[in-house]
Amino acid sequence: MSVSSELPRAARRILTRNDYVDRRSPHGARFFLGKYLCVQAHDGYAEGIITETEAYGGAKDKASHAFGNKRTPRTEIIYSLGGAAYVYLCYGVHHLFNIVTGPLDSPEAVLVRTVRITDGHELVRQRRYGVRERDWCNGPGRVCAALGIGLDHNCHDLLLGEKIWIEDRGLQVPPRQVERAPRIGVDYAGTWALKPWRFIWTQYVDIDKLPLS
DNA sequence: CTCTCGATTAGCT
DNA sequence: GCTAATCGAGAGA
Repeated sequence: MSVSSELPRAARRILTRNDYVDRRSPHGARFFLGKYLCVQAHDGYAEGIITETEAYGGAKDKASHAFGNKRTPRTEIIYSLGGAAYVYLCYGVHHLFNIVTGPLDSPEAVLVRTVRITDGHELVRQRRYGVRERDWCNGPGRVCAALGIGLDHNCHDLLLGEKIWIEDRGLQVPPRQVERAPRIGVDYAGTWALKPWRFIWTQYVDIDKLPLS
């Protein structure tokens, strides 16, 4: 049985402006655990539960692309009002998806690191051909590969409910199931790399523990 | 214009 | 554990 079928229809709600603006870094990143990331791409639709996030934010955060309030064509979207998508190409190979949060001119974003697919399995199976299901979306590059997120989603408005958006379907994340850990791949950030700004829904991040499907 | 490097991953040894 | 892949942003000449 799928989670969506267990929930009443009324519980489905596309996140609105304040859901994004009020999520200040770093703790706001926790809010997105248990939310549904929905993506309509050229080749079809797929969605999944967000189970791991990382906070990036504040001009002081040396790991952030907006460190020192640096404004460039690429980073400008991070300064916009919360509720936009920030997608960029990393290592020339992988797309990484971020949720822009916080008020205008406050450069905060949440990187989505892991997702559990809840719809669009056949499409994702094609996109991730040859990869076992447990490795479909555990990693920010894999999340984008599985859901079909690309540069065409960059700067997209998450409030529109088209192409890419996030839904709250009433799924509750028990506080005791949330672990915090240092962010990955940001050793260059010195002491900022040590901050526990990664949020993991432990019961769901490991597919073997999932009650779903 | 040239050069460097990266919020990663897959495929090896 | 090691590293190639692959390309655009950003910095500097």
